[in-house]
Amino acid sequence: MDVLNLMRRHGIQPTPQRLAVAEHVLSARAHLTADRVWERVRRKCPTVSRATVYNTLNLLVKKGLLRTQILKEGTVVFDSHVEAHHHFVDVQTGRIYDIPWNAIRVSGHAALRGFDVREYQVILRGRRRAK
Amino acid sequence: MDVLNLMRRHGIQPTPQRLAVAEHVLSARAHLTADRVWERVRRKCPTVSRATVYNTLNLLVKKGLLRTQILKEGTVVFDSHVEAHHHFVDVQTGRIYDIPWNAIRVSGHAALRGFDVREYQVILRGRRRAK
DNA sequence: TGGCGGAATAGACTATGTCTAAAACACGAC
DNA sequence: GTCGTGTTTTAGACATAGTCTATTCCGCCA
Ligand SMILES: [Mn+2]
Ligand SMILES: [Mn+2]
Ligand SMILES: [Zn+2]
Ligand SMILES: [Zn+2]
Repeated sequence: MDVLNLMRRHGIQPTPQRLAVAEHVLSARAHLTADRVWERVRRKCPTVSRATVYNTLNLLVKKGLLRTQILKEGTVVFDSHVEAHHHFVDVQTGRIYDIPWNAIRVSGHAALRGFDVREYQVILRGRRRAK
Repeated sequence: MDVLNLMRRHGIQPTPQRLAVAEHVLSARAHLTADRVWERVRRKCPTVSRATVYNTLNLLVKKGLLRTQILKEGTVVFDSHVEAHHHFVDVQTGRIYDIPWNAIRVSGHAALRGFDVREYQVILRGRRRAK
């Protein structure tokens, strides 16, 4: 998947900085914080500023290539997996794992009186077991 | 419900500041941020410090009288409702609503291979409808 | 070559939360 | 009552996440 063309098709003017950010965050399987992205991207592109990383991540979210998730205290994480899915948080390590949408079934949310539910997810916490 | 005795029974030395914080947060139906608690408590107890409010809230959490929830970007909220339940977040107003545990049924979480699930909840987002 | 508009940059600024060091307080021993 | 000790409170420093602003930079075209 060509990140450059992906950006163009979503109406994002590609610049070297934006490309570096997008390539890193879109290929990551992890749920990264903005500052963690900045850390990593600076290795390849040492002059990139913090503001540009934040601006690019927010732009990717606005254009639908990325999602934010509120899973940890104090910081948002960026998720390249934009389709609906659930999350498991390891309470010891802080690691976040994706849980496929149909691994878990939720029922009753449509019957809630007075609530217009647009989206939902299950957030599970515990310990990852040794494989 | 006597907050003073509740604190004693949970091994919390009651002080005027702790009592003011506990009485406010435990009787609140809302999901309050620490600084919002500070704002309110200062009206009754103008000399209470920010550090004491944070310390007391964290102590109440440690003693099991209060829970933290990660539902909004950038801040934790304190929930006096400590039993398991779900949450609905109004995306327009930011208001958080409690959803009773058995209003929603979740299945499949026990079958997840490699994950030792200790707790879970459903987080729903959308708009509260006019009653 | 010069001008224009968008993008990038450094750093200021705000907000949330923790930590530290000093002062205040509670309480029992004398 | 005074003292000593441990606990609590306090102000403010500090750390971190995130936004904003003013300036510089850069690509493009007249
Ligand atoms: Mn971050
Ligand atoms: Mn707060
Ligand atoms: Zn995810
Ligand atoms: Zn709640």
